[in-house]
Amino acid sequence: MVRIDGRSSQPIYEQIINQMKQNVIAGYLKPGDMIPSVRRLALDLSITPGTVAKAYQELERQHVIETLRGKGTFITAGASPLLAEQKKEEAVSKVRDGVRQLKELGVADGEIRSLLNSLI
Amino acid sequence: MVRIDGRSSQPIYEQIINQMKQNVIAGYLKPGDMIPSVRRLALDLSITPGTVAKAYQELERQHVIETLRGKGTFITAGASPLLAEQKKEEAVSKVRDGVRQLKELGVADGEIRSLLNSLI
Amino acid sequence: MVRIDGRSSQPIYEQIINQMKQNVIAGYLKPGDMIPSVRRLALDLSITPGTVAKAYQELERQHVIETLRGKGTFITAGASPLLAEQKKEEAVSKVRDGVRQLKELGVADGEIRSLLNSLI
Amino acid sequence: MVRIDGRSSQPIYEQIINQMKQNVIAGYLKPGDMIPSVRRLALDLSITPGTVAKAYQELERQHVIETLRGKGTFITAGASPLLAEQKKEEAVSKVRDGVRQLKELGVADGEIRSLLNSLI
DNA sequence: GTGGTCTAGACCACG
DNA sequence: GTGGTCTAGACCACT
Repeated sequence: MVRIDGRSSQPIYEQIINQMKQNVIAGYLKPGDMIPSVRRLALDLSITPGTVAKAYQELERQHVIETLRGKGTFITAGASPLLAEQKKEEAVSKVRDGVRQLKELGVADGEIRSLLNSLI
Repeated sequence: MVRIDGRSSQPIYEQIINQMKQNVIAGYLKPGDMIPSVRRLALDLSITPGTVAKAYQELERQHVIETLRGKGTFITAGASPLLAEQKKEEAVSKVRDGVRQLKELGVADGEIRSLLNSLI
Repeated sequence: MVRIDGRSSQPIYEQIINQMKQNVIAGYLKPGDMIPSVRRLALDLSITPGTVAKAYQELERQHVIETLRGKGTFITAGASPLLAEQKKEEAVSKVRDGVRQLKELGVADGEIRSLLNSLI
Repeated sequence: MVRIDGRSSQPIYEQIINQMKQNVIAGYLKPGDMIPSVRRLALDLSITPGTVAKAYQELERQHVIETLRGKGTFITAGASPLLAEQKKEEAVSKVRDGVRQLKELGVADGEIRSLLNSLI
């Protein structure tokens, strides 16, 4: 469900955050589902519980998960549409940004147009 | 010619690298032009010379500038087309990446198409 | 009679304590009334008996309820006025505290006065 | 500037957060001021740097401080009015809450009124 | 020097 | 069992 790339420069806790979100968006995790406990995931990934805890706390701050004391940690009700919307915003900015850069570089509109058409 | 944002999470030396490249692509700096000495630029930006030196080393490694001992540091002959090509590649990947993400999120082709059309 | 919010950061046993007291103050529970057994309430709330027991122990320690072995658990004779007085003290401190903070923040007496008047 | 109460049940990092904010509100810390480094404050308070770091990260997330990489950590420009407004909101809710509780307890309006008047 | 990240433990309250 | 907090170190990139 979560896989860590130890060679990545991206902090482990960020990798966990992103992959958890991805799992929700992809539908592998649904609202109400329980996710592995801090200790369990730490064991699975061979990392320390503190790192997992940091990821979980950030996910909770972003209302993606919620913890029920003593019971475990769960995907929140609104997580799925929330994340999908965020990811879409991200992707749109990326495209917008790329096109803006191409224009700044003086690439002809015709070339940009054919690039875009080839991608749809 | 170069402006630093101390609040940005992007390292200062990277900001220098990118802005130098941008200056070349935009034509503000042409092959053969001399750029400020490490100490001069450090003074202008109120940062330590080490940070500027790190940026210059990386630019030299990428064959964007070259140092002639005792004379100064200069934009290399081939810098301009080289950088333009690199930046274009970057921008194209960005667009490609964004579109790929939108598709993965299940955004309808029609919506993607109208987004792209609105950007050209 | 008692409703638990599993999402609250307030421990469940504290929620039980407060709601029991509230029920007494509001008159829903009167001195001499029997309250549900530990097991019964635990079943109703879908929580473990230990949590209910912890709440009952604390309520007993505060002389709000008393257990008659073999008969059940009951609201004590003096519970009602005792709790009303405690809650009133709490509320008064809250107001006093808030006003003190507003003064410390330099809020004008006039503004404080109009705030208070709007609340009566 | 910051004093820790080891006997308090409030987490140390929260104590640091609150006292830093208080220092800003009180004017002991002004926008642009540098605050002690993570290691320095940890030494002063005889706690571990991790605990200080956690407090600083939360303060940064709340836009009270900002870090300039390699240089240190500073009070942000807008911190002072931001915090004053937050604290005022807090105090007002406290008063409102207390008054609401008094009414729920059936305290006579006249008594509430004289309490409030005694506080102004 | 600075903060950011991580490890490998520990103790606590809660359920 | 759960997560929250803390300790006492370490390494890293950046300045």
